[in-house]
Amino acid sequence: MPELPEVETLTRALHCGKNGSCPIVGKKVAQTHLLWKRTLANTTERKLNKRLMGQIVQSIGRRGKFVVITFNQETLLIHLRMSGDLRVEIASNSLLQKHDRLVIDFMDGYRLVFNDPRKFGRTWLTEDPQEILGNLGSEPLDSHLTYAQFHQKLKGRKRQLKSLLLDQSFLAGLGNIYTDEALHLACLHPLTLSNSINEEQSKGLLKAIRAVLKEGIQRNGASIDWVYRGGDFQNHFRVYQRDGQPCPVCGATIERILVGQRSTHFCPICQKLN
DNA sequence: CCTGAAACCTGTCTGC
DNA sequence: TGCAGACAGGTTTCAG
Repeated sequence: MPELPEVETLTRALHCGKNGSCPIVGKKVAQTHLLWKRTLANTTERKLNKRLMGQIVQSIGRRGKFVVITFNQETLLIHLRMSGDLRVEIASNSLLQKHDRLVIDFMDGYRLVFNDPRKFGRTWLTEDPQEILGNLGSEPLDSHLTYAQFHQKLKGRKRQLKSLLLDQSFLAGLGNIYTDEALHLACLHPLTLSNSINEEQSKGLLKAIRAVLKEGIQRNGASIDWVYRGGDFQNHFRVYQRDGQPCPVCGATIERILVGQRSTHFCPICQKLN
């Protein structure tokens, strides 16, 4: 799934029990079960089980695209990559599904299941989350990030905006959808070099990033491809996967190009290259 | 430092 | 119907 709004939607559901799921905060781990070895990035099934058994979920949150599950003395970090998903269910009422990769059973009969068809997803167990999250850039929605700082960060690099915005060490949370949407809203061509934009443009870009992320969260994320996850932001894309269709602003035909091996959608009229 | 290509995976869709 | 090829919300690693 997962860009910032989708991960945010998911963690809110796990935290508050929205969308019919049960909140997992306060639950005590009975045991864990690993079904695809490489899902664990930095430990083994045996060690995971030993370290998590008896631990109680203290909180669940998000940093960039990571789901952060905090236990008494351990933190479990989950990255959904392209196709990962999490669900909570009553173990005795449910069957494991085809692409389930990791299961955490709780004492009260509920379980948290990580499902991931493409097997790109990874989980880390650590006592110091900064060890894994330390390289991430700012949270785009964090008001501590000012327009002036963002402008300086852009000026300090010489990279194509599309690629730079996808770089999680520059800014944490944008993916292919929201980057294309933000660049269109900001009227900036994806190949614009980061050091070439002026103060007004960088301010507009950060505003656009925040606007599309907020809209995505408000719509509970986007559900695309064959995986339906409840959100409906996919019905409001301005350019993403709309190549050949009219730009919602000027009516010109949306184009698709490849930038850094990623499909990139933009309006050739609204988003001129300097 | 920057770009591009390949790798990691399974599933869906399109076109012949 | 079958099959090849393109493509998919991400990240890492390596070459130039």
